[in-house]
Amino acid sequence: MNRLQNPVPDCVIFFLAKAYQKAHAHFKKQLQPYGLTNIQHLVLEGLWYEAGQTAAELGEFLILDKATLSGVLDRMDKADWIRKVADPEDGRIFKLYPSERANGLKEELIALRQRTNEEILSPFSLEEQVLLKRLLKDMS
Amino acid sequence: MNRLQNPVPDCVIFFLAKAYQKAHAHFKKQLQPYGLTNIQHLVLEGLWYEAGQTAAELGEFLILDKATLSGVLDRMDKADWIRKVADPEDGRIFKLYPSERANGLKEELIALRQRTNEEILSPFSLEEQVLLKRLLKDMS
DNA sequence: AGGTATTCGTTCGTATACGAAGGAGGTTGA
DNA sequence: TCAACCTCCTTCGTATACGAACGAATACCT
Repeated sequence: MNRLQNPVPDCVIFFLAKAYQKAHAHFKKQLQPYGLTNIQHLVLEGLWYEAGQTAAELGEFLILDKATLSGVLDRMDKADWIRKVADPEDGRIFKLYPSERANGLKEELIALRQRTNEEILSPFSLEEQVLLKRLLKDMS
Repeated sequence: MNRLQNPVPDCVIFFLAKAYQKAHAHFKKQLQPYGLTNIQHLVLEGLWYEAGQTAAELGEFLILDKATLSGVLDRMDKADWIRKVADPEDGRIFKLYPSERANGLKEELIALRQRTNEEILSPFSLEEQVLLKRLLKDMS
């Protein structure tokens, strides 16, 4: 089938979308036992990197729309993954912290992400892995 | 700010997600004047590649979930981008065709995709462009 | 032929995405 | 001081995504 060899010929946007789709689905499956979605995991990584960020800061850090983040944080709060602590200084703001439960899984979840990254990169040589990451970084 | 240099350290999944996010947003902006979304454009490309595909075939071709595709096709039908033609042989199936309006914009829209691809790849050398596409293809 | 299994498309529920508008709270400048 | 402006977060509307269940139609198998 010639067809499958040439889907939307030579289109980076398509290749990128499908590579992302596959990596996203793979990680999603790894996270399922924890009841975490990909973005929820990303939020935890962001807060482990620096706790006490505001929603706006976290959104800038992770490059997430504030409207998207609002719902994600709400669900994570309800599911006991994070704490939203009102700032006494500024009534508009709350600061974000991982919950105790999240911190108890920190090492495990970070290791899971590292393992998944390795799995995704496993078809490539070390040189290709470095190159791919650089090219992707340079695109954004 | 050391922070911005090292967001979720060395994570391909993150780099991939952000590169996709950026490319997707860029193309989305290009498509806005036409009232087309990215996936709707992708569906048209699929039908221009081969008209008369069923929803199942198109979903396999473009690697799209049938549940996702169902809604997309419904909106595209209502917006006069495609035609859904019932198959007299098989009552479960309908065949998909670009509308007259879509065909009138075919050359223009394909050129737009090519131009956008070039813009996205413009920061890279020709070698890097080829390599990036190969690596992304190999990931999916 | 007839029951079982498959396939096709839809629908539902949930979770991103994100533009746009809005409300509460802060800041600033005359 | 207070009006204009800005910032932070939420909400709404729309469009992906996709697992799961479903009804209709077809295929298969004995």
